[in-house]
Amino acid sequence: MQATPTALDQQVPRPPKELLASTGFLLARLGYALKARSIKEFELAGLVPYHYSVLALLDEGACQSQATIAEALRLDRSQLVGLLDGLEERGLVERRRDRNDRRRHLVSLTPSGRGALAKCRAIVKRLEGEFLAPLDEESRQTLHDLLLQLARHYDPRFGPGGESG
Amino acid sequence: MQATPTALDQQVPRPPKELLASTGFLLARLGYALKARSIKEFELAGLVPYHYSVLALLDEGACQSQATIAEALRLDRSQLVGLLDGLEERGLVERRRDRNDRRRHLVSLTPSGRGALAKCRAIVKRLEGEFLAPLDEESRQTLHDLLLQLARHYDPRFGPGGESG
DNA sequence: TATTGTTATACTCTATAACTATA
DNA sequence: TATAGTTATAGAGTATAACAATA
Repeated sequence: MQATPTALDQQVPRPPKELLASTGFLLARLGYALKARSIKEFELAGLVPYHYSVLALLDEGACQSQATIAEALRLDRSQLVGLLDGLEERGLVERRRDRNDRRRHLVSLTPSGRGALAKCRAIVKRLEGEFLAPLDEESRQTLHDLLLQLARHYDPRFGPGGESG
Repeated sequence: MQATPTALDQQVPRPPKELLASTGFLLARLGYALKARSIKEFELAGLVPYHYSVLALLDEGACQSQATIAEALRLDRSQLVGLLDGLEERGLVERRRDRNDRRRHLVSLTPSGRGALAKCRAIVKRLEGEFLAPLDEESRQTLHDLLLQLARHYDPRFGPGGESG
């Protein structure tokens, strides 16, 4: 016999069972928990999760304008400014005027930026490994596929376009 | 032939593919999107999602103290005060002094509160149906099971204790 | 001294609008 | 006039601490 369930039941106040039946509640709750962990982990590297998003985006296609970056990440232009300031102060990205349109900044990764991106990937990999530890490999893959289906439905830009060609 | 993938690829800035490979990113993003929708839906009823949580909890075991409610929902005591104020103003819950310990408030559902709870359930059901529409019934069940496994791992109070007895 | 409910405070995130310089 | 980047401001959400009443 293990510790009786009723012991837990009476010692600590439990959340409504009703909420556990809601996929949406679980999704929102787990998503929030994971986001909180991510913020804490990235903080140790002097960054925030959005910094990683910016670095990853620049790595896939360099020299983008700030407006393009913001749109890709669904951020407001004004929010991106502070993120880029932080990255630029650490020498991870460069901002240069676009000679063809002097209103624009062309943002690009520096060598240090690529190094930082590698660190970010390591952080994310470890974090995700820890978070998904309760699931076996097959379950993780299934979960990923299901979430990807949903994500693609709500943001077509997540779709497979480009992979086929 | 459908619209070419390259058209979307070049017209709109796309998020980093790298992030799509991250289950955690998808989870956090979908969770946030769903939470935002929930807030908007509940707002039409003059409530917030936490109000539903409180009502559901009271329905499962009435006359709890505020500290107990807060702990069950993982809220800070001070945060619960405002939530209960809102519910009390609308006549959905009652606060009474505990005669055995006059520091405590015993909170209970009113008949109107039960009616409001029914409305909340309808809201959640519709919202979840819409959100999970891209998935068939079997996929929804699978997703729910996987999320529940994770949730139980991170909060043992979500475990099956009590269902066996 | 510790606990319950309450109030006050601060800090993050986010959304919006206004400002500049360029076009 | 419209756009790109920037700055300033306000709002919601949350976390922390201080407070009065009671134990």
